[in-house]
Amino acid sequence: MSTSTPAIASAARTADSAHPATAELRSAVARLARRLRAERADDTISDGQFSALAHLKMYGPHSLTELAERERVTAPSMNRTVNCLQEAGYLERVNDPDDGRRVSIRLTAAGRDLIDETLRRRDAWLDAALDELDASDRAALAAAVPVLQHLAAR
Amino acid sequence: MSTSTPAIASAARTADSAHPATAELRSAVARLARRLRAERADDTISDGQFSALAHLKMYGPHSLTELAERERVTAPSMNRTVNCLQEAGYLERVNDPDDGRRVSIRLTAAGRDLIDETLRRRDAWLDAALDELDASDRAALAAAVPVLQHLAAR
DNA sequence: TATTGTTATACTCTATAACTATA
DNA sequence: TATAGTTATAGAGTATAACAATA
Repeated sequence: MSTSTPAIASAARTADSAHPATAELRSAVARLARRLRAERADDTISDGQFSALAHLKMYGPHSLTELAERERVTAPSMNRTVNCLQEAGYLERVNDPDDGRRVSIRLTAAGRDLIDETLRRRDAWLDAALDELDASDRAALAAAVPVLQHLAAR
Repeated sequence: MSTSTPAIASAARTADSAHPATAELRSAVARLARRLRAERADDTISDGQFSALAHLKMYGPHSLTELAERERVTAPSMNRTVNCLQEAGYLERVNDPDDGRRVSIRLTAAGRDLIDETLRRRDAWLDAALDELDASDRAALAAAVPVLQHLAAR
């Protein structure tokens, strides 16, 4: 590369953290998440498209407006995303029998498979990394998982 | 510990993990990273722009081509990103005295401040979350930080 | 000739505004 | 009138191809 890079940890550290490892935790989580996101089953769909499919997989069918709100995008934007995914065969629209304005957006089998395969690849990458840790490091990580889940739910 | 979320955890779980908490770790890291990314000092700059600035902050000045490679975008794309950030006053181009083709792209004081303030906000959010943990949860997290750093560097 | 930076052009994803159908 | 979905249109961000200046 260009210049040498001695002070990574100190550069990543901000001044006024009350807890000693805050900046290190923040930085490690960001980099690990980025690395995991790179593992995917279909390179032709975007992050936003994958995220919408994953949401449907986890929380079941949604109306367009609901799905847009959950993914924090506008309804027209989600409408386009849904069109693309429907054309690709990953989800379908079903008319709501009780309310003629609403549609139910739900995964197809192919959509479910896509999510499963992508998560499987991410887990495979992470599993391989865990394999190379020694037992005490794995234990430390296992003990921290519930805490990380709690932080993520905040 | 916290409120567990059984339906989510099981839905996020894939079939063939060798280590028991792989899927939970992957999911928690993804959600926590996403939450942290939402904390930023300037809503008018994009993720990619922020990432380029953060890279310059951590690793020092780069040529355009180098910066493009590090951020995994093309040179024309990075050129546009750099134009925007230069116009906003966050970085500057300096001609390389030894090679007339090259430019050195480096942060301005405003660019450095922007990164510092954004990381400070993310750390503040994380610190507040850590404050609400009990001592044993904090200890578990602290023990896992070096392991997470190791995984992130892989 | 090869490399660095840049411009030209096009495609994707996002947004706001406006329209249609239904409640 | 209000709400759900959609269409029209425009603004970022990305890409590939082509060009200028320098090595």
